[in-house]
Amino acid sequence: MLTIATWNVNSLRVRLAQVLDWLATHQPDVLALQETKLSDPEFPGEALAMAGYQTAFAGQKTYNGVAILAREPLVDVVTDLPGLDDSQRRVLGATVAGIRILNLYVPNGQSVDSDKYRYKLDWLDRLCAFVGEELQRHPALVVLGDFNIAPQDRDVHDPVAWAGKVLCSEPERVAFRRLLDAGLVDTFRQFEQPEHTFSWWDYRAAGFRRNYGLRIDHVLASRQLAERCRSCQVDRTPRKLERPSDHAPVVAVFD
DNA sequence: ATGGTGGCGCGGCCA
Repeated sequence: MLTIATWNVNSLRVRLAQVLDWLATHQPDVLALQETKLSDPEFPGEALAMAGYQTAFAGQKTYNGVAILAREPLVDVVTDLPGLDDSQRRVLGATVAGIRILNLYVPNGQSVDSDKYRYKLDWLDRLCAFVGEELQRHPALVVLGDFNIAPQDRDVHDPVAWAGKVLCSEPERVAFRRLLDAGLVDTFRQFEQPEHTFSWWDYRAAGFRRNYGLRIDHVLASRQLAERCRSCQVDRTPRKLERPSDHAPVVAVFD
């Protein structure tokens, strides 16, 4: 069995104790983190090594930042989308135990009339091309992270209020479907799930208490690997803690 | 209610 998880921690500095607790409880083989918000020299590699995890990271001060924690060595690490000269640290690829892991912090986009939205759509175009290449090279591929896209209306607490807005707009959903068409499977949707399952709840307006959330964090797997997937679930537990991230972990288990 | 909260870092940006 192989457990692979993703969690946008919204500052690894603030959430390190929660991450260590979560690792001890769930003992995943791989945990992909987003929004670490730490420069590389600040990365808590020693604390994670003490917990039994090797790490690869692409850090950035204040914004963005991604990391992969793994029980086995991480090799062939990449930190960028090919051809995209971008100082924002949003991509981290590595091979662990023969499985290619691509950890993503997809741009948020801010609003559909924003320059950041255009950047997001361009970024997703380049991602799709890269995923196609990675699938050629790695039949066992996991693409996971904070996609900042709710793929369908059932992934949205109030689809009418969110219709056409960033995270839910049709161009973003088309980009997500293109990833699936390229050969990836949304492992969450391979299984019966509770209705109104989300992975992110706004800090404002008591979003979590009212379950006003979106499912924007995903674990996608190549078809070969998806056949080995036995479950994919959102773990809401850390979202209930004092001073939580606004995201919950998503955990997939493979044979 | 065109806001609300949280992280970073100390004013304003980003989510």
